[in-house]
Amino acid sequence: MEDAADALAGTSTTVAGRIALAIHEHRIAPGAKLGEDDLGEIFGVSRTVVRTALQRLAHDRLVTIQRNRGAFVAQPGLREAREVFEARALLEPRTARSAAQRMTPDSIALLQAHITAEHDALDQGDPGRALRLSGLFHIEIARIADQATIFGFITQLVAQSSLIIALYWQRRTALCESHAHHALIRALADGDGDQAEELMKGHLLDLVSSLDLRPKATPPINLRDALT
Amino acid sequence: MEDAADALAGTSTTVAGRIALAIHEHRIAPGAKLGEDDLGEIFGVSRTVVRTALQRLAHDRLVTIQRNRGAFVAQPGLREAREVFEARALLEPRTARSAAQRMTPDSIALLQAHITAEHDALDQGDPGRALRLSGLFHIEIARIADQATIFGFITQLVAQSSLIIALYWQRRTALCESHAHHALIRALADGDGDQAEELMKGHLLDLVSSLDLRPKATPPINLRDALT
DNA sequence: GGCGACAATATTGTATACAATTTTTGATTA
DNA sequence: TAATCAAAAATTGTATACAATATTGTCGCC
Repeated sequence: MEDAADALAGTSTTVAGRIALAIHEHRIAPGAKLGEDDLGEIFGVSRTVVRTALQRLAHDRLVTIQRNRGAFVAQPGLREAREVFEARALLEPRTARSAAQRMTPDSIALLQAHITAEHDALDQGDPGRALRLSGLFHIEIARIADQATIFGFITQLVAQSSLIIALYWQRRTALCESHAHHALIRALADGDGDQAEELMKGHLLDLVSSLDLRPKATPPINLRDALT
Repeated sequence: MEDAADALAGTSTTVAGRIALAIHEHRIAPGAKLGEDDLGEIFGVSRTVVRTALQRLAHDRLVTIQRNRGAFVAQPGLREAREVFEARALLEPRTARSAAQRMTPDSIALLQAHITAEHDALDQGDPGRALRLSGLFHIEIARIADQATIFGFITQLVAQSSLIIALYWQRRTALCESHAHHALIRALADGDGDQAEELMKGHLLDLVSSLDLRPKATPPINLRDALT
């Protein structure tokens, strides 16, 4: 439906989708320069289409464009990080409730397949892929809820979360234990909207608490920001 | 801060902003073709910058781009119309509550100035401008709440609402009676978050009920869409 | 050796040219 | 007259060329 979601799904073949995929799987670090000529050469297209892709990604807050300086992988600050999860806390629990009322056997199977794929990725030692699939799980719930507008917002927020996790995850804690996702599936499959909403709310709180969002917790990546 | 908000404020001098302004003030009808050459000539720039602008507007759902066919002013359907207002109902009441806790004398003056300007526009027989300012009122509240992420979402939703109103407003009812906005200002100025949240919720319900969102209520505007 | 100005380089912003696709038009025929 | 098909026109998609701006390197001077 939307290319931003396709990027997280890994099914997008567009330039924007392929860049986004690399960002989501943490193969490009926040702050990295995204030169137009470089990308054009890598993908075998002209700067025109690269620019279009970068502008799309900038609108999704995955990329920052500075006039006459170029595009960089975004580095969400602490404030933005908190805001993203506050927005998720506002949107996703209610969306999970809606989804619970719209579950079909296919939907259940789809969500379970996602968890399985996430496990497989972890077993194969590909944490980047596992992380991406974990975000995709949230997006699929939003898709099931069948509200395109909110689905778009959640897609963007999950994508931003990927960057935030790259920057602020304290590796001491387990990220997105699949336990929470399993419990969510159960509530959704039962059509128990109340519990789904509650579980999602708790799950998002767990997610935030697995991050280190204390002031000045992150090493300065951008020299200018750090030294001026 | 964001260009989408600047467009509603009428302070944007970019191509995207000027097109958006015309859409918001209903000077371009939903479904209208936005040819790249035409726009380029009007604004005295090349197609390159026009394309950039159109892509930005497409991302904000103000414009629809069809591959190899061009850009058109969006025509949100009934479903999208409902979804936009459901999303607003989810985001704006909570945002009004946050704003109530952050009001300053300047903020109050700003909101009151908006209401005054809206009245003036109506007196001067410029309903398009009045409608735009009425939407801007909601955006200013979101700005006061000081959450950039949600602010961006609300900005987009208010902009889409402008199109929805153009398509589905049943002119029998008064739109956005300033009474509701006055009451909101009072609650916000008092720092009464509970009441601000409740007033905003009710205000949005009034807005929806002033629209005619019954199935097949709208005549087909685009012949091609209707007959193929 | 450090600092500042200026030149060289590299990169982005914009315009234009060409290719691909769609839409229109009009001639031809049943 | 209506339908069909092909050629022409118009429009968008992409690539390239040029202009503007920022960055980097170098030289001279203190």
